Amino acid sequence: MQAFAYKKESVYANQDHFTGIEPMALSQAIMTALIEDDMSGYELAQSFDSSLGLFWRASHQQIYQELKKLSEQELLNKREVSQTGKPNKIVYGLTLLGREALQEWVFKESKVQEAKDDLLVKLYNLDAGNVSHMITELEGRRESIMQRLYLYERIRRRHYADPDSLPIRRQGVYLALLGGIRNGEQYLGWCDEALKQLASIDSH
Amino acid sequence: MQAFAYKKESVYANQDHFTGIEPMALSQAIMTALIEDDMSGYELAQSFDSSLGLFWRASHQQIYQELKKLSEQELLNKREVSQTGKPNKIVYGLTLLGREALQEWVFKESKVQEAKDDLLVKLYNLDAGNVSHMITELEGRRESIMQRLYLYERIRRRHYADPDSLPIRRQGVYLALLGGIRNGEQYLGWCDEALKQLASIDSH
DNA sequence: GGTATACGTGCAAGTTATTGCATATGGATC
DNA sequence: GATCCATATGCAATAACTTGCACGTATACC
Repeated sequence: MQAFAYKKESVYANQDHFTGIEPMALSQAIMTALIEDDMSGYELAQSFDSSLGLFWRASHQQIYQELKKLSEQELLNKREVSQTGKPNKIVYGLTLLGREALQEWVFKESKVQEAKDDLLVKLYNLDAGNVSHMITELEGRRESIMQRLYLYERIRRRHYADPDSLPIRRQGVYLALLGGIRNGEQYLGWCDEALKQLASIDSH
Repeated sequence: MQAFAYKKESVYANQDHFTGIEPMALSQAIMTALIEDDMSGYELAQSFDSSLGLFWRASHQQIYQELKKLSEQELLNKREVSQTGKPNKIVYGLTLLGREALQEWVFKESKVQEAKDDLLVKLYNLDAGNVSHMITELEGRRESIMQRLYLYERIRRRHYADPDSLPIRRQGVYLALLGGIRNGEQYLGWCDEALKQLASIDSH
């Protein structure tokens, strides 16, 4: 006799009800971004564009909503800061509770990454009529990956030139950055392979 | 005077209102899966596990709901098929309208891929207390990527041993598969780099 | 007879994310 | 002085996705 019987679909179920933090990771990404510096929603949205957001994208509305929720849960505190020449801002910071929750979260199961790339879905629809369009799209993709790689490399050279000498947390950030770089390099390589193949199709 | 003025957030806005197909790609993924064979929801959910779903994951509920929606929009047709020894099933197929919509979609702008990987977010939280846990997680991730690569390679050897001789659409599918393979290989390599680094932190 | 497993479809309720506004200050540009 | 842009926050509606469950049939194993 078994203690538990899961249906086929219940694989993800029943993980954690012992803290306020649920499986989904936007809140953790935001809290993570606040580990070292307090920030306003606007600043967060901006820093997301060049840091954590590279691995977990979020719109400004999402961020504002999440900040509100997190401060209601006492995981963040907020204070209004008057500024001259600019509208006032609301600056959020991690509470002790927030820090603890974040640390706990690290020890929980992560989900496997969910790849969603409509370019790949499009490739399933390849035919003589759209080969040249697919080439154009791939070139565009290649270009934007390139841009991103430049950004990564700039960050790397600037802040992570000598990773081994960094404090531990920074080494973790470096590894994430490295993940982004490797991923970009791989994608670039694949683009080239794919473009080569498509070119040979296109020219019969 | 300008014809259009977008706010900062409106980048994605205003794309297409000339067909029933909206930017989001689950519907297209489903239609794509139905290009060559008609399938029931159940069969689709299964084929997703070993094919397109590798690039665009969806739960069975999502698939059933989407099928319903698509057949209401006349992009799919449905018929009930009686089976002996099994419950009846509802088999869906692309309508002419659906095929056209799908072909149009291929020519529309794709969004850049949105990477979401909480392992990378976790790495931002690296500290002396969780290094060994991160190592465990990375090893687990490595293992599951490995599994996936085995699957990919099996598919590749079985169906795409000689890609150049395949019909065009199949070559597209092959390129998507190759994307998955290259991505897995890269991830594996990064895992090893990261594990090495973490090991050196762990042993001081 | 009981229990598990594969097949098959679907509802209801919830959370998360997107899209399109709304509002307001101040500096720069035309 | 009008419009644009960066700063700053937010609501409301909808779309996408998850979670948990309900309903059924048939086979196989113990």
